[in-house]
Amino acid sequence: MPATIRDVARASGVHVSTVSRTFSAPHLVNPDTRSRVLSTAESLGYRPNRAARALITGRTHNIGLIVADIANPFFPPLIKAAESQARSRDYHLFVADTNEDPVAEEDLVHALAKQVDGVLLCSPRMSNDLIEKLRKEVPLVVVNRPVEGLPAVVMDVAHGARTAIEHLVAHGHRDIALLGGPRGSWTNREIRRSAALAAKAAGATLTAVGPYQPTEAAGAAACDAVLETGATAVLAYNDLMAIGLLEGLHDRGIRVPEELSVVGIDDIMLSRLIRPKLTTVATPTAAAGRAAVDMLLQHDEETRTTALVTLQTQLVVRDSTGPAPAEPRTASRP
Amino acid sequence: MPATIRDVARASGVHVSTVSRTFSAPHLVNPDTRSRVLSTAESLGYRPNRAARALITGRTHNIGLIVADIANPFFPPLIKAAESQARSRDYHLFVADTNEDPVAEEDLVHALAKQVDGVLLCSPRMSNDLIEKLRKEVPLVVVNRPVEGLPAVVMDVAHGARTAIEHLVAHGHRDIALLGGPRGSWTNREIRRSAALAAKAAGATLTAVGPYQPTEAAGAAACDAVLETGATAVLAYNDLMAIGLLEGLHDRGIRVPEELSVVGIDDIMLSRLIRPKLTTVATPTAAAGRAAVDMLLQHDEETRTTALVTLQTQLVVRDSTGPAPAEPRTASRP
DNA sequence: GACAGTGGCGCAACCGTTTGCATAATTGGC
DNA sequence: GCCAATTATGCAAACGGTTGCGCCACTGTC
Repeated sequence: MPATIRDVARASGVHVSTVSRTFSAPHLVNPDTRSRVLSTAESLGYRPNRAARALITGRTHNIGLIVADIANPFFPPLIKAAESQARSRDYHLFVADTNEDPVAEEDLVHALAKQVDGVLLCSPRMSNDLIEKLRKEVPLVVVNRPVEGLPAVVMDVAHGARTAIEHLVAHGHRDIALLGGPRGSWTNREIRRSAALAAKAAGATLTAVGPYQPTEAAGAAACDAVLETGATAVLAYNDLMAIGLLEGLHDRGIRVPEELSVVGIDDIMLSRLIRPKLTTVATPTAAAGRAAVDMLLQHDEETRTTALVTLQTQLVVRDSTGPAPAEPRTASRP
Repeated sequence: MPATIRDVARASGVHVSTVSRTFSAPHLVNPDTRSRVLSTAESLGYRPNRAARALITGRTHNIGLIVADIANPFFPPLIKAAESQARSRDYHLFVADTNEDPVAEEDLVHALAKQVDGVLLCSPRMSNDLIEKLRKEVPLVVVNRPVEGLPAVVMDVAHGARTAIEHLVAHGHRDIALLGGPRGSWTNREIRRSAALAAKAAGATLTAVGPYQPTEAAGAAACDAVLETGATAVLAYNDLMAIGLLEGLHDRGIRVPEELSVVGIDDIMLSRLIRPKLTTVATPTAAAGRAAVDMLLQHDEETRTTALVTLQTQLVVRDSTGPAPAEPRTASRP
């Protein structure tokens, strides 16, 4: 039903190759012919079929972006930034959601492989081995996990976790809990490692609980486990969990930050809206989205550079942290 | 570089058509041959190229979903639901974000047209005329706007707005403000119409302010305009604006709901997390996502049915609404 | 006025699949 | 053991484009 290149050729009395060149290499066709072709194309409502074009050129001008959970407020800013960066280079971005399921992750890479010029894997839950296999099917850029020999962009959460711990220690906290994120998350391991180091260096104890899903519900559910550590402060894997924790604490009548200080990571929009406003480690998500697209496109056009881009994080102090309570809080109260 | 159907054919000593049938019509090929082909395909890492297949079958098994702003928390649940519904029918969902830009909206439909079997247009900002034109390029299903002769799924926000007004009136409010959403939004017109009707029926006055962008920032910015109406209660276009408004009120020291009652629409996750918890009209976004996918796929497979699906909304009363203050609040205070 | 250079265009092969049709091999009925 | 029906496979033409190559005017040069 829609007009094809042949329809346009017939209607304008030229060969299909001329029509093709009119669109993909205009300088090769006589201006008169060109404008004639363009106007008949216009009147027929013709548009080149990108999929057919991709078949022979090998370039789809599409980018895939795979994300564990679109509903996690961490991702939308990253997605938007990637979108606009891609669009500015005449690429389109296809976003897919895996529901935190590693199997769906793999399926999606396969499905996207031939329809895109590359895939951005955001916070992948799959194993490194699998990533190694998949990279043979389609160019990959990984976000939030460094992978040997693959272009990747990560946030310096180690630095963020360290400054968060130091901030707490400076407020007199000596017993700190770490609310752990999902298994398989590189970021989670990184936070844990760095926080432990920083705590040790400062003579504080760090008790980890988890793993949990990186959701608000999981944060609320982890409330008792956190309280049982006897900590006076807690660093959460991300803001969503921190906010869930805040909810749980509120329900139990525990005041923040007077009785317990809470620090999140990510600085999602929500963190400014809840009360108390959340102290958190801001991660440059938009920059990450842009950088990932840039790496993919450059990697794709020139020699395969496999750099690792590390973006800086920054502690944002708000109202959920304060001095350690003079009296240690009595462990758990039902 | 990746294996093609010809590689598999050569390696397993059969014609390409046999390989093709092994994948797309297995019952037509001898079990022995089939397993031989499958195993060589496996060892070569062959996967059918969906784009090439689409070229001849005319079906891509992809669905496009166009959304004004992925970062608006209203959409992610809808997207996730559409995704999983699509996946369960062996389709993939491609999500694109327009940044609230009607021009980008049109571009995206064109770009997606040949790569998908249909497009879900969510809360489109473009004109009905344009939609009429675009529907010739690709099957369309519209969400959150009814379009003559096109399958659409809408929420019954009229009912929601009415119950919200009735709820406020029942609490003694007589002067109600309506915080308007973006120009071009059908939902906005619908809310306005229905709220005005309900207010009139109840003998209350309704003062509209706006239009505004449907964001938290716009809600906060609209704070003074809302206060100037002298209303004791306000119904906002959506939760995001209501939350922004709450922020603004908090900054101005105006207590909610004691001095001013606030009702939102959508029931996004955030609305349960802020304080006071937001009274709001819940819209069945996940159901809308599923319904839209269903309509597209059915519309696509059988005779073109152009139904309009209307989903019910429901008022959720929380803590941001209460009795009208005895003394009318003194209009504005700097 | 012969000739090289060039600009504009057509020809046809190709990208990776699917699919209607033809053909060959197998089966079943009698 | 012959014919019809069935099953399994091959052949080749599509799908909607792109692109290397060759042909045919034209120029401009000497």
